[in-house]
Amino acid sequence: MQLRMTNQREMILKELQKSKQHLTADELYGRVKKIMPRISLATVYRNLETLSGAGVIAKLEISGRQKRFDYDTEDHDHIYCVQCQRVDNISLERGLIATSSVSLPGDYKITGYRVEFVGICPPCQRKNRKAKEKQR
Amino acid sequence: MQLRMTNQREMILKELQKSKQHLTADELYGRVKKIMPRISLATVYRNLETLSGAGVIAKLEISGRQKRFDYDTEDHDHIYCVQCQRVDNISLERGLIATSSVSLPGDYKITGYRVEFVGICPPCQRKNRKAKEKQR
DNA sequence: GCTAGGATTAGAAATCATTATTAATAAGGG
DNA sequence: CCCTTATTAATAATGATTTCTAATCCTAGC
Repeated sequence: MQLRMTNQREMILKELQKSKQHLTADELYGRVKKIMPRISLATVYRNLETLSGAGVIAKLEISGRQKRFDYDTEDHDHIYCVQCQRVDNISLERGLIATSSVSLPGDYKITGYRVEFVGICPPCQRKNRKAKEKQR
Repeated sequence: MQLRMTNQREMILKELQKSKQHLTADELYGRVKKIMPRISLATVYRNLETLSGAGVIAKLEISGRQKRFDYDTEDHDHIYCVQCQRVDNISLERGLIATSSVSLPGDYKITGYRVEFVGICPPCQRKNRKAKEKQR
């Protein structure tokens, strides 16, 4: 990996890793801006693109409007909360889905697959319970 | 399902079903416009939203790309071509992924999952072979 | 049939996420 | 140091989708 580490690039990467979350570009922009107030959102986008291109981080193509970025590039899947959009990692036995168990149309050349669970995260469940209690 | 069927709504639904494909809003707009030239793209979006809300069709969400709409609401998964973005159905044994085989963080309340294969569709493969031949 | 009132529409403008442009700045390498 | 190239901030542009608004269409109730 011959990737020049500029100050901005390094800060973006560090903040993403530090967060241990799956942040969107503008969430990350918000965090980095606290330290480098003059950084531009376009710089964040550009560097997330560069970093994911180099395989240092992963770009998640998951339901929802915005892309999220993952500091963990190991092979794993995700679950996301339909209510607050937060994304968490799940570990699913790799190889669970064998190509043999799938009927494909035509002769697609498969390059990968992605499993995405959908649900309601614990914080949102608590929020909902509280809201329900208040209702009565 | 108490869903008023306006002319536009009916035409949008019919064209989607007729296509037997997974169309984007503006692809569908293009088709419907041939029959109703004065229809608005906003109407297409609004009605696709209404129809998928009522469960008549399904909205396919993949981050960062245009949403596509599926005339088939049966439980099934998809494969999409990284090259031309086309989406096809796949049938994957339901129940293949048991919740038991998944480690979840915290106590997510799971409402569903989605499996998405990625690959290169037959037409794109042919295109690539031809391009390669020309190269020599 | 006629009409009030809500739903739906076309068309345009607004919004949101992302990417491209541009001119200025920084950073290596000789 | 100077030259070349990469990178940046700021801004404009883009593409997909949503919202707004005034006009039109339905549908009951009379």
